[in-house]
Amino acid sequence: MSLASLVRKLEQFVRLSAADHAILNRASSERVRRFGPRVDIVREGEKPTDVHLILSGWACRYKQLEDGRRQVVSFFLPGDICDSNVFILREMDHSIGTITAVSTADLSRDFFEEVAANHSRIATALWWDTLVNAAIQREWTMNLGQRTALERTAHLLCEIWLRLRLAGLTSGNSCEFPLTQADLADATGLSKVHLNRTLQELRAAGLIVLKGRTLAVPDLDRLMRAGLFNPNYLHMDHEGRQLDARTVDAAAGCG
Amino acid sequence: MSLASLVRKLEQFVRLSAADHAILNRASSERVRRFGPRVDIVREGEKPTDVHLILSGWACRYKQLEDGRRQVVSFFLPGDICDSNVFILREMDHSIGTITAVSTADLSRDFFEEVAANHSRIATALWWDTLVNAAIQREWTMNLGQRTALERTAHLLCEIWLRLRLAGLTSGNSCEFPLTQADLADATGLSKVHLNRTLQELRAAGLIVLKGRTLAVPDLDRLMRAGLFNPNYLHMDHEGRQLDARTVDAAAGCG
DNA sequence: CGGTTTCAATAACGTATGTTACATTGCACA
DNA sequence: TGTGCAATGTAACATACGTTATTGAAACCG
Repeated sequence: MSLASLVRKLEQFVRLSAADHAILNRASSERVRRFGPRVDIVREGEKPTDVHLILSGWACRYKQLEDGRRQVVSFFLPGDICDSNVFILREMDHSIGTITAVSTADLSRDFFEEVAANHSRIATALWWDTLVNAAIQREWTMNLGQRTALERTAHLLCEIWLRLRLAGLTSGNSCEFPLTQADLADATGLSKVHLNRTLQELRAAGLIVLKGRTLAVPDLDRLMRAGLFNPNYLHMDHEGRQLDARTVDAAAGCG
Repeated sequence: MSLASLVRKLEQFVRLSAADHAILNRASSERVRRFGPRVDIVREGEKPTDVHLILSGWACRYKQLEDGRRQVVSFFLPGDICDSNVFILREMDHSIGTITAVSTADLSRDFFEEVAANHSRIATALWWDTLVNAAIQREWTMNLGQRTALERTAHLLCEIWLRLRLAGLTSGNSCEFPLTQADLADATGLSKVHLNRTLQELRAAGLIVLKGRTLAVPDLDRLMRAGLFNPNYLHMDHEGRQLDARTVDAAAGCG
């Protein structure tokens, strides 16, 4: 339960002043809430009031059809902000549910107004975050529309891996991985059975080691090739600084 | 080639002052460009400089894999803004191509700064537009991941229909429709052959009349049911005002 | 601890959608 | 007023993925 992942992410993009740090600290320590695993934080149809910042744990955004078909449309990792300025909208068009136990800080409309008025660097960084999230959603569209089951699954694992690494949540080539096969199936648009087959295939090819709640990626480049993964859409590079794997690791390690 | 569709869209959400109208007018009359049909406006990998406002014509955002597989990830209709503040990013993660002849106005960084500083109502309306576009992208993810070919195609047609209607580009139950079956196939993630089969099925069910470059929707409610279409994600209602079909028509008609 | 639930694995079988190939229509333009 | 190319339509066949069902192994828990 900490602000570290968010600050690290934003500072990757802009340098923040002492005043910037102060307001982020204040915002993320007021109105903290804790949730158990597998519960809804927000339900489709509700009036959005606050923006949720994930301090710890994993969550997901999902939509459901009346007959029960369910699609996970994004994952939230520590440091992720659910939707800057959602409170503009009259009602939610999707639900947000936890995967693990989660703690959040509710960011108020006032916080965003204060940021817009007096913290332009945070405002810029939040725009960058918004644009990256939009790019991720587009990439998911691509993933579901064009990639085969194997490519699709490999691609999703690459994305999660890189986002975790940036948040400082990987160690060496492994990480905690609380998603069940049902979660992965709902995110990739595959049936549970076929997702299982696909994981077996990835394992047999030595591309992943997934057991218990731990994922290891022995050779990220190979997994990326299997998933036709091009990291450009994550926009982890900026201001003319091109990040390779080493610098991303360094960024993830600092703080 | 006009600003009308954008103004109508934004005024659906906020009331704009004379000064607001003035800056929109200025922004959309400077730096106008025209493109032929089937050309790229922006290519993946390029440095984004300006934000494109579509004044007239249809365009799309697409991504491509090395082996040629192509996914259309969104359509742009008149009044659409490609990506508020994209110039924050170092390089584009997708391309934008025209469908028909298109005219655009390039919106500069200065425009957005001016809006943020002195036109808070436009700023709010642009945030709303950004949130709606994000919601549309999520719905496409749902569409590709969970819906069958028939549902998926019907859903896409409903979305385009409602967006066109809001932009004032439908008349009665028909509209111009320049998308080819190849475009629709790339957007729905179906093969051209299967998309064709699916259109035949929609025609046979009397759900659409699609011939030449014209689409008619004899019974929108039935098409919506066929596509399991719930319009909530378009957030066409707001500020406590719940829009039904009639009020949307009225909004589309005014101006 | 023993019972219950969740998650993962595997098999047999079914089908929605993809692929290849070719015919037809329609429209731009010479 | 043909002629050519893009767009649409159709058929035969192939396959990636879905469905249903069953089992075993962990995790949970009263």
